[in-house]
Amino acid sequence: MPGRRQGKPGSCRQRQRRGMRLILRPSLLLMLAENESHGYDLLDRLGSFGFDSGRLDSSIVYRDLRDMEATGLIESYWDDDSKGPKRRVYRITDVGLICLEEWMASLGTVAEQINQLIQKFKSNKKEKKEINHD
Amino acid sequence: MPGRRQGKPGSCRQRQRRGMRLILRPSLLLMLAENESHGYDLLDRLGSFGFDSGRLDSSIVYRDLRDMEATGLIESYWDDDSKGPKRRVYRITDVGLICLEEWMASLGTVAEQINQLIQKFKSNKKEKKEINHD
DNA sequence: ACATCTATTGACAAAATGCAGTTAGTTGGT
DNA sequence: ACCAACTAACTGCATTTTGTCAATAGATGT
Repeated sequence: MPGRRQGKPGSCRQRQRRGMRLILRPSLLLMLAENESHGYDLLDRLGSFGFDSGRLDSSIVYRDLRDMEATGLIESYWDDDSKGPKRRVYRITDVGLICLEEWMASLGTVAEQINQLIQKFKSNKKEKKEINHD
Repeated sequence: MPGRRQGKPGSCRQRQRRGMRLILRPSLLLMLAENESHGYDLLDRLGSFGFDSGRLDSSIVYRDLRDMEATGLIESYWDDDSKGPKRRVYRITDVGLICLEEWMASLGTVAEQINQLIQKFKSNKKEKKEINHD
């Protein structure tokens, strides 16, 4: 009996992951809108966007960067002048700037929806409390 | 040369989907915290949570319900008394109530992170404008 | 009889994820 | 000289998770 997603009762935590993925690319793109930079650097600046560096595999970041390059949002060149292994330095494109704008708009919508959901949740809780009190 | 996620330049829209998936289960669980109900009904009440019913395949909803049942957040029974085909009616469990609480908390965090991101974006834009004006 | 609406489920391809490993240059210690 | 640790980027692959597209089936209206 295979049965998909068997899950122990208590595995209610993967929502974090989803949340992270939702803002990963926008965060990267925003950083690149400020300054050009390379993956490794972006990776550890992600902390300031609320990312838990322990939970975030570097391959995801590198992969997202490559993907964004493939879709034309960013472009890259090799920097071999810096010390250490050479870096692939990314910079945002015009398409990327437009996309960033769109992403921010739709993230705004998502945030609103989340807040509405939370409001509903709170009023539901309140209601229950009143019934139980009665 | 295969290359993952090749994407035309302009496919900057899939963020919506992620946002939807982020709140789908919490929305369903919240509805079930209010009243027990069945998939088909929940499905069309999703509109009031900001879901575009055109974009959301019913099988996703049914699957999420089954998955939540598998993890013990909800439980179900068959209702054959109602007219039409029989329904699988779900109700939330105690574990589900706790989970709902946790989900709402972590969604709150996500909303905050999104808002911070948007703030950064706005101040970045402002900065650029000032430089260009100078 | 046939279309339509209600209601749920299944199968399968495509995409996303996590993990581990590979390649390489640099720095510093013993 | 050798080894460990850090920086830096990438690849491969087995799972999970999605999205799509049906298939099934009772009920209702014409």
